[in-house]
Amino acid sequence: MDIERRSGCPINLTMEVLGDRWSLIVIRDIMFGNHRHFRDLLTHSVEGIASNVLAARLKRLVSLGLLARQDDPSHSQKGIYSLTEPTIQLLPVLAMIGAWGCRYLPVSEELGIRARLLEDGGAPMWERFMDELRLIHIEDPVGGAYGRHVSSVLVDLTAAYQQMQDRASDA
Amino acid sequence: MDIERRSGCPINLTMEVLGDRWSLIVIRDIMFGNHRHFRDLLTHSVEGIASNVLAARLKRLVSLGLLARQDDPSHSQKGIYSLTEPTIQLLPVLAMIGAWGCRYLPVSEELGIRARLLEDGGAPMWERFMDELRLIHIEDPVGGAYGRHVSSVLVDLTAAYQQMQDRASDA
DNA sequence: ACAACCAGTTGCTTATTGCAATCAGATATA
DNA sequence: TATATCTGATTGCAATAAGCAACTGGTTGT
Repeated sequence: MDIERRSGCPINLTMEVLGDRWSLIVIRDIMFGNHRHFRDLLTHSVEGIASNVLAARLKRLVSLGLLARQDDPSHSQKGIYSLTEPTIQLLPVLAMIGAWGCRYLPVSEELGIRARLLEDGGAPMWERFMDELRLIHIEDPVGGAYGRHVSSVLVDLTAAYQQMQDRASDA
Repeated sequence: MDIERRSGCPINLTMEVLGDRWSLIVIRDIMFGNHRHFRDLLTHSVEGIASNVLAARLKRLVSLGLLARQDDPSHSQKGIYSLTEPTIQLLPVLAMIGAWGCRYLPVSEELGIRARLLEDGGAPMWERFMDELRLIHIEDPVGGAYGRHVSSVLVDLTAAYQQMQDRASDA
């Protein structure tokens, strides 16, 4: 799969690769939700992605080298989708996008908490998280998919998210 | 104009607002090229935006508060499009997107130089540029559109861009 | 008066998205 | 062994968005 290459401008090329409604959402769910299987991504999608769109995005992102797919040893049909170095390096961009969205868009409390924590953590937290992502996605993608490693940042973010969600369902 | 609001996630909302092939391109041309009129944006577009798409994007971005439009006193039909505080605050995001694109996508020399300068300048340069953008777009949009103020960052970026372009046309 | 310029609009074709239903193979359960 | 469920998708169809070229109604400078 090739990109269109309307121009060689870095912003344009990035938008050609990621400038649609779903690609970054998929990357976000893999990165922050550790959703590593097709079904996982499909059924836990907050935004409700359709299966054909998800299939198309995964195929495209893999062919661009932004995701990697390996067979799941526990099931001959299952594939495990993992981040690659380029997508891991996207973390600071996602953190800044999240921070910007929190400031200027009608973000909900539960879903904004992770972005705020990530913003407060700053570059040191990002570096730590990126190292943990390398372990979970590149060094041991299978173990990473099945939670056999602990990412302290992911644990913190997920705990805060759960806490906000619980509080919201109480009310 | 309203956004869809599939979810309250900051990344999702940002993609709903800016996640298409043209919105960020238009903002980039206004920010870095100081293209402030419809015709300016249309004819100097490196990627070749169509007039109807440009019109739709400008209308949408204005209605979302991401751009402002004021009448040009020199011509009763002309409008001047200006950045607003939210779009000025997008600069760090654009800088990081540009840096990421330079590392992982087939960026051309001429068009990548601005992103590299902006990355090297870091947060201090971004703050300086954002202050200059506030003058050119918010405090005095008309004067800013007609180059009656000098943005040192914009001058540096444009000079480097021109130099690369000249070098490329020599070869 | 007239040519050039202004910001868009219109009509048309093609490409992309979204939705619901469906598919075949693999696995777990009775 | 039969069957139900789970797997990652695919198909067909309708709606939306993008891309292209021609055009509109008005303004400005000569």
